[in-house]
Amino acid sequence: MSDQFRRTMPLFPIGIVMQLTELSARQIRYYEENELIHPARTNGNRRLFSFNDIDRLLEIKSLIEQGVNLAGIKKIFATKKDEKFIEKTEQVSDVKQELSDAELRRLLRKELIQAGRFSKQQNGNFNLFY
DNA sequence: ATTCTTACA
DNA sequence: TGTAAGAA
Repeated sequence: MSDQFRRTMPLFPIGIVMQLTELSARQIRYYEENELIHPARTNGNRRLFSFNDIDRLLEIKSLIEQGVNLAGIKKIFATKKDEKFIEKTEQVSDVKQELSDAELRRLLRKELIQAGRFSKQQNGNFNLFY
């Protein structure tokens, strides 16, 4: 479990993250306010982002560009979390079927996102395509 | 030099 | 979301 560590380790200050993601400090801080990311803090109260945070921000950026608002992104991350839980549950319970419902829905959603077929509304409603 | 928080023509 | 101000 060493790769998990390097991925979770707080490393980069916001300036680096800005260049890596091409997001403004304002946006990055705003997303944190809305609990889409939870960067660590230094003793001097400065934010330190991990590789996971970077990836997360890139996903957020992508979704924002596709017209999804913060509420919608929250829901997407929430369901993604549920799916991970389901995957683990299935692994432990040794239920290795051909294709679980959760996985099927995950793949379907991914394809829909790529196809850019989101209903770009203001309420972040993406459930219609589930 | 960088980043943080708060506030708003 | 951008930007300015004052502090750290």
